[in-house]
Amino acid sequence: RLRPHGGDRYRSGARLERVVDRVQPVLDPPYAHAVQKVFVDLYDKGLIYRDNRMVNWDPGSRSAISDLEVEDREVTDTLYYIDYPLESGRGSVTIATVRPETMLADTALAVHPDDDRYTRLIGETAILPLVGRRLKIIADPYVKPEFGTGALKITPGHDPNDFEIGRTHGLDEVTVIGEDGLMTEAAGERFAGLKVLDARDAVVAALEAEGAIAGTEPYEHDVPHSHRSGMRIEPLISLQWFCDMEKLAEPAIRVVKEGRVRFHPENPWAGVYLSWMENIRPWCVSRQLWWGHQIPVWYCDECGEMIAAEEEPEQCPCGKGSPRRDPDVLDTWFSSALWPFATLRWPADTPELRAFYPTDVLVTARDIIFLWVARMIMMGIEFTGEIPFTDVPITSVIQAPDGRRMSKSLGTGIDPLDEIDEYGADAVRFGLIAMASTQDVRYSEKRVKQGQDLANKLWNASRLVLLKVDPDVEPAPRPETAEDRWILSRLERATERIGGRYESFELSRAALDLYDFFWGEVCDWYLELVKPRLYDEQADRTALSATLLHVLERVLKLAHPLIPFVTEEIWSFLPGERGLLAASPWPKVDPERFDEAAEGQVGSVIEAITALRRYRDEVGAPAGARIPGRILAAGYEGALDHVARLARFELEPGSDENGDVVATVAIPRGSVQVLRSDAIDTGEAERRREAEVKRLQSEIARAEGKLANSGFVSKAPEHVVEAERQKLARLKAELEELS
RNA sequence: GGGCGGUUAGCUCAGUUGGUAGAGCGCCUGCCUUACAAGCAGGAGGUCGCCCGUUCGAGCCGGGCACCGCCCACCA
Repeated sequence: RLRPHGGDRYRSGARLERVVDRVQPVLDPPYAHAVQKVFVDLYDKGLIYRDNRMVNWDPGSRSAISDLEVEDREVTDTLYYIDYPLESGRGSVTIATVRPETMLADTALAVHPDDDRYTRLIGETAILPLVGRRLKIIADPYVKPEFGTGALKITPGHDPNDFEIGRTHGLDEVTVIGEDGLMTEAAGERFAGLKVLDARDAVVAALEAEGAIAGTEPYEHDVPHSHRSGMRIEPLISLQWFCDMEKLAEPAIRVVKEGRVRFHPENPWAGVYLSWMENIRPWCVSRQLWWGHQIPVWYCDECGEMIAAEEEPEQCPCGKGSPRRDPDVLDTWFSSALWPFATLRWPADTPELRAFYPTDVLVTARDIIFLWVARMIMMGIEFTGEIPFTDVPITSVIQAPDGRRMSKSLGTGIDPLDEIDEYGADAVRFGLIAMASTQDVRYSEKRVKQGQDLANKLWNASRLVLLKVDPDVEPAPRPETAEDRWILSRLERATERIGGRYESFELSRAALDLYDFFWGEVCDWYLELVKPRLYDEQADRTALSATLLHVLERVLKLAHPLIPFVTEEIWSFLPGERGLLAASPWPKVDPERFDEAAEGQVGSVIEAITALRRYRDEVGAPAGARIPGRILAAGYEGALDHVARLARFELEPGSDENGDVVATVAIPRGSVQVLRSDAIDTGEAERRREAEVKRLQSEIARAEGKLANSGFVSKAPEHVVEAERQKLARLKAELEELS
């Protein structure tokens, strides 16, 4: 029913000046070339190196993964207390561990240097049960005396902390668990080949047989798991490729501190980014997967040389071997980090690159700030010398309606296409934008419904305007009356406010501000106020038509980013040749149209109508009945018909003491006397009057109390005190009218 | 263990410099009023998590507490 401008493919409502598709960089040779160039350059700069280090080994994917791909899960393990006899034969040291199978790789015991219970043992040797290895007892401040027994077994091959301690103290690194998740030969023939958990049982059984288990207790703690496979991470020493991040991070920290790259909202995201960057650690970039950009490094079996090159070397410089390529691939985020420029065919100096790099805005969610955003900034600066983008709006995360994460496995996901089928693309877009604020929010189908209602309202309001307006008139602000000046003033204020919201990436505020202005001011008041003129076939409606079209045109522009399809469709019905709304310029605020007088005047009219309507309802007046009354207030000279028509009163100006006044309704700068008529239930009217008197009395008391407070009068700003005084005077006048 | 965010109307959420709380939905009442019943008019409903403090005045500022959530971190 609605034409998707730009073809089927752009149903999202995105308007793209130019489209560059880069779907799968692994399959895109120029992109792959960029990845290899970056790797080799970083290698040549000494920022990428190969090392035997402790990595997060994911037994599920059988690959190393980065720190960022690890998530902690709470697990209940058994904490085993194991006795390690001293070589001297004078007793034993008891340690606590949740992973007894790794004891086979122990190469030391450690205690805190200041722990009085153990200081005499430092430098002594203990004997590793089952294995018989001699373990030196070392002192290291890492050990927490209060945990367990205060003595720690050191397993540099299978624990990240122990690895660091081992490197510090120059300990042997024994590996008893292989990359296949099975115990290695080094574990001894009793255990070799067993799965880790089976090995644990076997080790515990063997220790029990030796009487070396001093006790057990259940122990709850967080254990790292693979984000990808969900399996428990096996920390292993492994030969991997690492990227040293500190040098890359330095300028990337600076550009955010200097405000050249801005996060929105700045709090807390700039801080989150900076604190991660300032504590950045080496990035393990190699993966033992078959899918990905293969690492551009070759090894020569003959001379042992390692060659990093963008092209495969025919022959090793040593002249003997034909080099063999490293089978590992790169972390997918390594290639993603190059996205802003590699998609544009960098390192070639293409027109695309010159035109679109750097770009302006990268919209994303917070979970990807480190994985992607930070790395794009670092790589962008390093390889192009420029920041890749200037603004990074961080969207809120939309949760399932019940507050859980949206996820496929939980079945809590919502398919936007289903929602679009039900409510329309504009509605889903508006709803998502309106519900997303600065914090995480639950998906609200009601907001989408609200978007649908708004799109519908836009359509209907446009219909009113377009069917009644003189079609030969050019849209232009041509005010004839107070309400014209009022809406034109309000229109400029809305333009300023909503434009500012877009500018500062407060899209949900933009959406709600637009909703309020269009529905609450344009539809509820302006269109209602101009109807008599609009329907008057005799009158010259040229100026009114111009103004109405101007208002409509502006509203469509303000709404277009939120509601692209319906606004574009309506736009096409506006008179004249005007091209696409999407391509039309954003409106400039015209401060000349600000009109305080008109805003005050029409504001009073609105208040008066609302007060009279409330009165009608409270006294149970039939909806169709016109109530006679007299208006005793200044400033309604040109608006009497408006008030009368929209409040359904029969109003005459001035005070006539003849006539039966049954009530007085306060309106700005005066009141309306309601005259006796069949429409009014006098009993209801009396009850209403009494309630109003009571309300006024309590408000007067409050205002008087405030003004009697010498602290308030002497210390509050003058205009606040003055406002309070005027309010009190007004309330007293209203009470006077009622009594 | 550090850091951050949340706690406001039955529900989902706003609330920009401190000046007696707002929206949408839901609910109640009345309306098919000539753009729109996917609508119009009106209404009810809140000790702004708790306690202290600063201030003439606190949902907004400071301190503490309680729950909920997130991030970072090498605690067996």
